Amino acid sequence: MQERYDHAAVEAQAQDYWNSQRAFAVTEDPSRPKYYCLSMFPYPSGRLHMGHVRNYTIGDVITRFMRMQGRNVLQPMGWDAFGLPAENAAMANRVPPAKWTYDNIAYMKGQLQSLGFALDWDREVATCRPEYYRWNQWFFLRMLEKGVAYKKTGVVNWDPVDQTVLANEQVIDGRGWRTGAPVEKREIPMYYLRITDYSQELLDALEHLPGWPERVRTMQANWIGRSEGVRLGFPYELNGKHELLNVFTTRADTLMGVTFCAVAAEHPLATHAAASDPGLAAFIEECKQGTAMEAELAVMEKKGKPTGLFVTHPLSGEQIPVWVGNYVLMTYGEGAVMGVPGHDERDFEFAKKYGLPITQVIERAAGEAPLAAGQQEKDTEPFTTERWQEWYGAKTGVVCVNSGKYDGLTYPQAVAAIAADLKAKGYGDKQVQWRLRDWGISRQRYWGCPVPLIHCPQCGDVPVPDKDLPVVLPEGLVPDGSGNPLAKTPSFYEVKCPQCGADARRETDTMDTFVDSSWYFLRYACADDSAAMVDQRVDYWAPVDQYIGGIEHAILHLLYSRFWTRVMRDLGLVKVAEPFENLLTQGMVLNDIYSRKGTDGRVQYFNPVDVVVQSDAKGARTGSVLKADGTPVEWEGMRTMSKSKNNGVDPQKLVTEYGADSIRLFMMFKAPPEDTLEWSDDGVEGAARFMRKLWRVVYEYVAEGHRPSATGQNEQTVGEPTDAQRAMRRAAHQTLAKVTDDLGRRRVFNTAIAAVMELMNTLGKFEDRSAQGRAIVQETLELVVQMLAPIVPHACHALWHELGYADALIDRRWPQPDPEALIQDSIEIVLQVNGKLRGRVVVPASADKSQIEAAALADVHVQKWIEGKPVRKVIVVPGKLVNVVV
RNA sequence: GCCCCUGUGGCGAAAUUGGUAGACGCGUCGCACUCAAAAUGCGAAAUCCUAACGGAUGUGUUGGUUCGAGUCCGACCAGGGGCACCA
Repeated sequence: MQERYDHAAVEAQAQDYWNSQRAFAVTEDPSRPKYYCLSMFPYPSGRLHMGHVRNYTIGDVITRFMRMQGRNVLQPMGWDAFGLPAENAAMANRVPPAKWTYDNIAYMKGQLQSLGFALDWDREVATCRPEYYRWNQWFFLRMLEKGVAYKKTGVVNWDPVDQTVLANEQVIDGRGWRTGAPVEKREIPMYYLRITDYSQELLDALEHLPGWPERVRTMQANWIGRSEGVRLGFPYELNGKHELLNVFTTRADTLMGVTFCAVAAEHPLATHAAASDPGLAAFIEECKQGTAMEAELAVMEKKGKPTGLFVTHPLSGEQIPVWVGNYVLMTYGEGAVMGVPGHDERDFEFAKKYGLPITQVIERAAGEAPLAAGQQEKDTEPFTTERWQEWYGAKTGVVCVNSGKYDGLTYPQAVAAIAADLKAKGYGDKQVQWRLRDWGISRQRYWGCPVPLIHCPQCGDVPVPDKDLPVVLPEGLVPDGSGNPLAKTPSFYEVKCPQCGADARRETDTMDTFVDSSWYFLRYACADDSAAMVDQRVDYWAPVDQYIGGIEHAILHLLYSRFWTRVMRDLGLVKVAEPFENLLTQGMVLNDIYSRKGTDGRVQYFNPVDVVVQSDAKGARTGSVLKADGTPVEWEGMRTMSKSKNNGVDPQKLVTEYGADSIRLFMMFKAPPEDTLEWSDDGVEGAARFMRKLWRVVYEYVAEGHRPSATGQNEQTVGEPTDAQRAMRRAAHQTLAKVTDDLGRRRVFNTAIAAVMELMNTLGKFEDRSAQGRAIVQETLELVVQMLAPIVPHACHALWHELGYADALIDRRWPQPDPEALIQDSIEIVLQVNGKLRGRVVVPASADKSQIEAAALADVHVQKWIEGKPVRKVIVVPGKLVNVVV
């Protein structure tokens, strides 16, 4: 055995072995239980970043652990290869997005291989390949036939100078990123998928996903946003015709408090009024400025203008003024809202600003506790649902007032009565409303999957016949930032109508890249099938048993995938509805940011590897200076790694310097998988130190000659073990039990590694060199190497051989703790007096409650603290502690 | 603005079901080995008071439930993720 741990040689040798054995290529084997472990596929941006390394290390640990559990494990990899960054790179470098993308894929694939991930590369997919995206197109046409896909207009960000649709990301402070021109909202025709048809099912099924984090399920449920309310119309007359201004409200009980209605700028009523009111027309134009981003709309100043039109209150008959409000969105609900400033925060603000009347129609019910002194002051604020709950704890604590016949009714009573009256008059009824909107998939961009439609002047929108699929995206174009290159490429868009043969124009929009990622996990099962989107192999592998990816995908990607899988189910393509059985959302990777403001006022960022941190006698950070010249730089805290902050870490450099195993160990040890991970070079150094120590301990043991395993059947030196020997074996098997639980059930890896480190420390103090003692060292080292195998597979592969085994560690079954070794005959009990720790006592493991209590009360420390005082109560938690209350 | 999450020594964290707060590691300090350095090994350390024994305090702030709260409940503060065309 080599004395020195040579990570480069060890890793090359292990990887060569796995490759030569094709160890991670899997086939469908109905006789064995399958396990599908999937990490979110990367966007091929150039090189792997640390977030990728973390993501794929977690997946690899689970993959290797489940393999040792005897499962037939599939861990595939692919490329989410369409998207905006390729177009940006193309513009910057004057190369087609395709070349850039394929080059990146080649480089990043090499990086993944150097990290030793147990991937089945035979199943690799890249979404920009026609073999893949033809099935996007094929399936889109099926959805069109079924009515799941349809056409309507949608709002986009429009750059008036470049005459281009902008992604939200390309809008900086309300202006186009390249032109600086103020962005406008514009309505254009687009294709949508009816995800809202699945709202109820997508919501209900969240209840049956115990393998998903609670917070992700909550976020999805809120996103789908089911609310029960009332849809009602305010009647009005226009050009002699009777119309209804429809609104939806969850607060029908406040209907008698309506003092105005507000409509979106694009609402027909607004358009009508603007025709005769230039001031209003100008305001409506102003509303069209700005972006379509919700976050920005939510924080902008609420503005409005009266239309001069009135509608009739459906119950009171009062005349209600109609306003145009910039906070009312045409795309939400009805594009109109009723204003109840007495009981809604936003309406209150609006009414205050424009001097509209504020009417209170909800009051504390008789018999409810009066408000506390501090709360009375808030009476000047609107009496919102949140306030009810804050003040009274429940909606039923308040009743209607100033509401005529509805006075005295509670919330549910009032809603029921008002809904019934509206229904009788034909003005409305109860209705379930969803926050979820249909999924617009049209993108006016080049580097994506072409939408397979042909626009014919005679026949309208004609689907591309299946036999003509795929509609191949030309790969040689270079975008210039103004509009979609496809729309400037006649060889692409000039086609004959498949129905009538006339000259027609091919659709030049491409699909949202979320389409690509909504079913790639199913394609891995049958990536080589050129005849069908999926085949029966999917039934073996689906659903994914463990999905791992960033928390930032908690809503959109995961919801779209759940929807898409259901549509495939409804078309008979798959048998499952839920694509991902278990979900692990990994936290982000952060690094220090160092900067300095130059004399010209520009901020310069320095990579943390070029900075030395200064500290005081306790190790607390006091400052930081540049390695190069010793000049001070400012520490700005920690953020996600990014080019702009110059705080990225290159995985390749680290693999060369420390080896893949040390990087993997550090990543898994530093933080639990769901938390953010703070990068530290010292931490990597520490991981490398542990690897060297592990190697050295095995080396020193092996150098003294082999001994058979104590767990082996042909044990020759069985005698009565010493206390130290029993303690060592117990530590080893306790650690095994904990690590098995951490890796399997809890999916936390940092504590598993800590437990193995602790075991190594214990082993270091076990100096028994007898035959029996050496057998226990052998057994412990075997367990350590097996427990670490999923995390640092290369080194463990080598050490397993050094411990005397000819077989490969990856084919080994996970060891079982020996129940005999776990037996303990005495335990330590913690003694408390009035909840404060005052002592400890060791009792036999067999001691019952009264014996423990007696031992506790007899303890000298306990005696000291209770002396003279009567013992009121003694709480005994068997195996743990005794609390004496005096 | 709305939805979700997080907050524990100098630092990353541990405490799994309400039961010993700080395991494990990084950094720091001390010692050993060395001509020296690196590497390695051993040891110390939450804070305050004390020579020591020991005691008090302590898990963002604040109030509560409990024999007992990092863990449960209320309010607040700070940081992060998402908000539908970044992926």
